[in-house]
Amino acid sequence: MNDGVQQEAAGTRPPRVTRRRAETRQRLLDAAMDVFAEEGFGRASVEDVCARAGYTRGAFYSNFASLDELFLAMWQQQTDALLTAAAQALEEATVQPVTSLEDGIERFASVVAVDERWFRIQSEFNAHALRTPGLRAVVAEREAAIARLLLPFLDRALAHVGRRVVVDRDTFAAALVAVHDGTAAQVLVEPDTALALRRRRDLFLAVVGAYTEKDVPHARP
Amino acid sequence: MNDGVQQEAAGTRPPRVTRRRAETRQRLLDAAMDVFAEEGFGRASVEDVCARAGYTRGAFYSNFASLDELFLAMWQQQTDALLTAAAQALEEATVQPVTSLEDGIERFASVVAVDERWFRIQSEFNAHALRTPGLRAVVAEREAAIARLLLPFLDRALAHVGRRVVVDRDTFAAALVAVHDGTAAQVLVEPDTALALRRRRDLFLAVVGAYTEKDVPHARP
DNA sequence: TGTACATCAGTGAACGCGCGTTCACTGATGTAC
DNA sequence: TGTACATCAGTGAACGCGCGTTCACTGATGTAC
Repeated sequence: MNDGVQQEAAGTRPPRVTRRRAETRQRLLDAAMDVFAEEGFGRASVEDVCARAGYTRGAFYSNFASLDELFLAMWQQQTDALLTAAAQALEEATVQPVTSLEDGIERFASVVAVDERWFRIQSEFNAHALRTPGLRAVVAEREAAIARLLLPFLDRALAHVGRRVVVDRDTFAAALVAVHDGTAAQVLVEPDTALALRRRRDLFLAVVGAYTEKDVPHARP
Repeated sequence: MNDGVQQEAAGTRPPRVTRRRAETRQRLLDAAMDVFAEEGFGRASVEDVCARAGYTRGAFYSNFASLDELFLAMWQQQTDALLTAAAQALEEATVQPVTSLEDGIERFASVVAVDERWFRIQSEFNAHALRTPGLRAVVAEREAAIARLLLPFLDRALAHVGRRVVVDRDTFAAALVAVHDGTAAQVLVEPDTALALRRRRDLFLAVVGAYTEKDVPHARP
């Protein structure tokens, strides 16, 4: 691994040749996503990833120290992308105001849809993170980032339907994440997907119902 | 693999030498549990499992066709054991009647506690099952078995506190399983475990609250 | 803009290890009398 | 209960492949003038 940390004491000269390198790195990351989803993290090999990306193994070692490092980099990039996409989708979904609680849940559930490939990767990454001390914190921080993303949207949507959260806001966000995670597994495993999706929506509705209440306008004496 | 299918056309003679074989098989299964939890499914090797169990690799091939087969057998045995243990624990937990909804949830949550090792294995097995067509059905059936186990207990506990389920019973069971799965991840990942456990309990409470109602005694004219 | 040069990124061959898989063999276990 | 025999379960050596890892080299890419 030669990662261009060779600047002079005086001026900070940027490392050379960045374009090709960035492209190679990105192709390896993309290939990793595919291979990890198909084979599982533990069964993916350096050779698999390189073959998929169209490189020889040397290219891998020129860019990453280990599969673990690649796995983490891929996961971070993907979660970043997913969070950004989700934020944008939520934005678009609320251009026109939510008309009812049911309507809001419907839009919410469709934005945080269940993707099988990503679910598999996420499951394995979680297991991997629990096994690897330093990674727990990374996952926890990501969880927090999801909450930060969710809350403003929820506030706005709830305001539109005249409700407000009656529990700690982070608790509320955590509950929604838990419902998402827990029902995602069912949606993918259950033979009757439609049923599982309905139950998922209902559970979201129940939890939002339980954790919010009708907003009573201020009484003006 | 020689699995004693060599009975005569006339009488069904039981296969010989079962004791040693059963013991070896069991030790391999136990070792598999340890190794899979520590290394992850994809990274466990035949050699790892055999070394842990105290056998040479030949013993493995005499008992199993592949690591996949061993993984599945181990998972099935463990889930069976866990279900049995849970059933018994629920039984004991309800020897004295539940006094309140909170009390019931408290006992329920402590019985279906979160075990990190098992959570890791379960996560990977889920991912593996989604990748392997035949296994989806196995997981789905297991999910159903959990529901079957839960429902009688829930009925009894709810009756004690004067409540009854107002949604489809399977939907109710599925919701509890989803909450369990979803919050388990948080309990393990979250730095503040106590907080996560409290949130988990609260979410159980909220869902049970939302999916049941006070049982109005029959009006007698 | 063009050319000469310096440095970097990825190649591909080579090495060797770990381990999956097989199999002849031997000690263990059951059966028959 | 004891003994002779048949069969089985696990041993351990052997083979070979896949692949992780290294590294001298070359074509690609940027820099200086």
